[in-house]
Amino acid sequence: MNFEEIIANVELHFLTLTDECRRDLKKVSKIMTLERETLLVKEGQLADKTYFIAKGSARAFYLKDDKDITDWFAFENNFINSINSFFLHIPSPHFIEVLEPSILLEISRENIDLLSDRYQEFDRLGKIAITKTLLQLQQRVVSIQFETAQQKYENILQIRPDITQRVALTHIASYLGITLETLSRIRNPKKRI
Amino acid sequence: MNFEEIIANVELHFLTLTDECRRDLKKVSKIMTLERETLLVKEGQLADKTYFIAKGSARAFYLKDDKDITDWFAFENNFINSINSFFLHIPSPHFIEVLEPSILLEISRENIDLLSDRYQEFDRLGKIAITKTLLQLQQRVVSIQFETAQQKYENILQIRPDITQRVALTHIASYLGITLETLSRIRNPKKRI
DNA sequence: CGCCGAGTTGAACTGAATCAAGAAACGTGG
DNA sequence: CCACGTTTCTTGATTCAGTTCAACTCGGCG
Repeated sequence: MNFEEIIANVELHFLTLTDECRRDLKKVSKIMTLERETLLVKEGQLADKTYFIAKGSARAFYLKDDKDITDWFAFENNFINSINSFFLHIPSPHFIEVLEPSILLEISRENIDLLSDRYQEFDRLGKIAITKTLLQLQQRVVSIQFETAQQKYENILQIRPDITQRVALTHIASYLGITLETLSRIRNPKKRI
Repeated sequence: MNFEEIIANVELHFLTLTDECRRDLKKVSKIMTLERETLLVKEGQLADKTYFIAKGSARAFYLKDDKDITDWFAFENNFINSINSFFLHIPSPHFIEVLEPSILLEISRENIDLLSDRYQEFDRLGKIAITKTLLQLQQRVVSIQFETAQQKYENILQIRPDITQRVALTHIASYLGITLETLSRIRNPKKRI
């Protein structure tokens, strides 16, 4: 997968860029091909990069009392970064891990800022990405707060039917805010007598 | 409170505008002085306005099985709108209600879009507002998911110590995703024998 | 093979919900 | 300024969804 193909996907899912902007973007971004379980960001680092997932998937997670809690999944044609670190310029509370063999496009905040100043369209692209994430998070709050474990699971299946094939159940459980055991019971409902 | 004072607060909490942009903003925005319990948005409406709260407070809520669930609070120097309706151009699932006697600045999406096209700074202002909201929502997900009712309450008190003086406990409870009864017990811990 | 991590199953426990009264605070009109 | 009704909040008893802890199964891989 080359730069042009990847950018075509960015433009398809966000917005079209001018040739000039696209050319500058190419200069400052880097294609990465990664194994599963590669860590893109470690807790404590300044995570001033954003990644576009051209192929594969990744998750952001943190350790709470030594338990691994998944906070966010990202799949192909979406961006992922460590939002607190990226936007607030603080050490990352999150790890970011690639979940499958993946192809990513990496861009630094510095270059994002430069491109956003130079090209209003690029600034817009960022705004759209943030807005989409905001709306997803909003949905998630409602889901976490007022749905049963079962409904939350059905919900994520609806949004991403292939998730159970692509992501370990442990991660799905912690993302949903339920235990692995509960998730397992939901998936294998005991026969009532 | 006049337009200039309100805009000074917007600029203080978000970013400084050029005189030209400020002048155009004045032309298209409207100051509203409202009683408590005024509805700014009703469920089902196209809510294509955004409000800056110069003074007072408001909440977004929805009805789930006839129960009133508060989804978001906004206080002075913040924006509020019905995010789903505003960004996706769909009928609002939310109501928005003013909680205290308030002074608001109202701007339509149409004008926001016009100003965002004309002034990169104004576009940025929007991006900053969205980003701040995103980070707050992110915090909220963590809080809802892994804190006890007690911790959630202490949490909100830390962020907004005066909330219990300004907002009905019922609304705080539903915002935290707990029942009014549980909130009451947390606030009045029974003496252990 | 035999081990190891991932997932499953079982039983006991618990934090918060629900249901049901009651008390306080609030406001409005006599 | 008091009486009454309404809304808001408190308290108690019971129930339940989901957690916890512990043991077991299964599939892959060295």
